[in-house]
Amino acid sequence: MLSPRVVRPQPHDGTASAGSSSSRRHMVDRVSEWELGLPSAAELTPVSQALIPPALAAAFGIGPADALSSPVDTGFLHDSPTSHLTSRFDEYDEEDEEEGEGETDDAAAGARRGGGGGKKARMVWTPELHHRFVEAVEHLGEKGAVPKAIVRLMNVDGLTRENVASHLQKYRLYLKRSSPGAAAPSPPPPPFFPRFDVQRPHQDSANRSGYCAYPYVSYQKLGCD
DNA sequence: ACCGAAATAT
DNA sequence: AATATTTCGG
Repeated sequence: MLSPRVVRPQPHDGTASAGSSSSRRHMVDRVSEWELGLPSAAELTPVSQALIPPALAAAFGIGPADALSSPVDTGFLHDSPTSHLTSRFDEYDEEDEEEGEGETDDAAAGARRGGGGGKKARMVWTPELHHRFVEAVEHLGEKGAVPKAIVRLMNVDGLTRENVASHLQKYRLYLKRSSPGAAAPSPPPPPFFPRFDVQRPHQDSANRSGYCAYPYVSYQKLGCD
């Protein structure tokens, strides 16, 4: 029992910014920022009001929020591949938002390529990111859950409308599949993320860190708008 | 211009 | 094969 607080190995990138500056962090302020991104209170989903408050605030209790204009710097982190199954759009369990660790956006490194040409790195929808996406969708409601609004609410730097649109498409398909199916064809109602862990015929014993799969990315597109 | 699904690429 | 990106049409 007990929630596995997973100890993340942390992406020790080469640039060890000695002494990460985790100084003062406001937790509540984060919520304010969220509201800022809201669409002029056009239509606050009437159904979910309790979706934002405490849990989220707690989750949002991170980030520098200082000089950076980046609102939610999703440094994208993923925890252990074996122990986190947070993808229930039904309810939240525990949300692990990424830490403001890094400014080290290796992302830029991955996405940005010498100069001019650029190749776009494949977007990596990590569970946390996806969770955020889902929450945005839920809050907007089926009606207003359009890419643009979602992107706005997520406020993830680098995330484009296309990215969300694509993911949204899949997300909707998944929902549709599960809804009418009444009889629950599949025993375990898969949240959404089909392929993430599963695939572990190995009996892990020690921490042989076998996990180097890492993101190639984070995305960073300065200059939002 | 934006959203939605199809087609295409990795 | 699965996922994301890009293209096409409304």
